[in-house]
Amino acid sequence: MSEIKDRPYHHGDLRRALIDTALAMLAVDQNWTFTLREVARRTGVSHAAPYKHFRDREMLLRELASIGFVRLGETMTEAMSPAMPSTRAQFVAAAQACIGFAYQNPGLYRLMFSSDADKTIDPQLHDAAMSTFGILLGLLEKGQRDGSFRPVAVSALAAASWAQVHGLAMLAISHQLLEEKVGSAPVPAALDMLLDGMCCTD
Amino acid sequence: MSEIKDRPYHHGDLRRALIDTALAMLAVDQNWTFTLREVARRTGVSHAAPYKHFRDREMLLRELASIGFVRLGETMTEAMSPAMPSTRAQFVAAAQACIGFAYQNPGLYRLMFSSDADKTIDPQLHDAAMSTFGILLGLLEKGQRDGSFRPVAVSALAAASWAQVHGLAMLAISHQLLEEKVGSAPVPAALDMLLDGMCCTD
DNA sequence: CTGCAAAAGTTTCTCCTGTAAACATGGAGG
DNA sequence: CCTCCATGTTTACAGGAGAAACTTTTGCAG
Repeated sequence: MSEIKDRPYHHGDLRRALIDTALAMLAVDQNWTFTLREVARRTGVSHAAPYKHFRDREMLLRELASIGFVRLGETMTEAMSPAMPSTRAQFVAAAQACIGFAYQNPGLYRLMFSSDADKTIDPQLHDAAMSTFGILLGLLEKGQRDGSFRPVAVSALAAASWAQVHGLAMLAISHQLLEEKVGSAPVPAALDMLLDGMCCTD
Repeated sequence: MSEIKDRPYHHGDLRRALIDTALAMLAVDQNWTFTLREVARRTGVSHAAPYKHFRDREMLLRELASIGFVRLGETMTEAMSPAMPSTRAQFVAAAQACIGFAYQNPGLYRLMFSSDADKTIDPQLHDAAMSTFGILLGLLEKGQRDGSFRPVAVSALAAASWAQVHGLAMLAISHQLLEEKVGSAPVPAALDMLLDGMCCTD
């Protein structure tokens, strides 16, 4: 009888429930203009309850962004893990995973890189972002060690490839990679072009 | 005596004045969280006056974004105009101009590519963005004609280079191109890497 | 010149939001 | 059993978005 209670006073895990509601709204609306009150309402809780878990609305948004970076990291890691013929192929897989993630979670991805997810305020968010960025960095370093990538400053490779992947993701989200405008497989095409410049075998 | 009137009832060009105030606030705050009422207040006008010129707050934001695209286009065009030894050099100049513009107008640049500047709603904004994008496209086509760039689908070149430039701009704005992280000249380095893949001379 | 319609501003009003403060409740430890 | 504290709720208030109704100019037709 404690199973389907009629809203116990204490929710159990309201923090998580609020995050889930907000993530759902973000996914549906593809923006984060939702109000905190609406999130509370949909979670079936009073409009002030969220403040017991988040100092303000922006703190919730940063939490969502943080989760986004963790999930993106997982997605990229999974995509890279299968046996790959080359580091270059692994790079393409990771990049496509990132772009795919952005395409399937456009609202979340945009939030992650918006000024509402201010990484200078929230160390946890900053760390989550850096950790995900670290996946790319690790791959580039590995590629340099095994002779796949040019022996330039790894940071230069990182800037170029991160910019490229993030840029493609944003274009994809904005539906600016339509076939008639940009060919049938713009992402691999663009990645290959950059890789031709990054790799030793040019 | 009609020169320095004491706030005539009719402002003269309130629309322009509101835009200027909003642009100034955008530049100072580096975000567009300002309220329409605050814009009205600073322009010295009642809080409902803006509605005579903009249907709602978002319409003003789209107007700002539109202006941003026009200015960015001008900046890039100016940067490309001087005599250049090669189309490739011209490309680098235009790209750097774009990134410089973003760095000097971070708030505006972010707004231009945010979901608050929805190009599917506002044809004028869409056109402004497309017109600026067209500068890049023209340059790439010229480069293909003169043999600078590979004879692949121009749209593939466009996707790759637009992604790269926009990605670098976003990284620059987020102060993620710090010298200790990414070398002393990350922008030219990254651009050159992509160009090595885009150009025929590889 | 007069009169008037429309443009451009202002006032007023309603509904909603964020957030603070004070109050209620229920579960865990003494 | 009692009491504390985290977690919820209610109440309250300062603002904002935007609609509606009212006022001032201005441009123009006669």
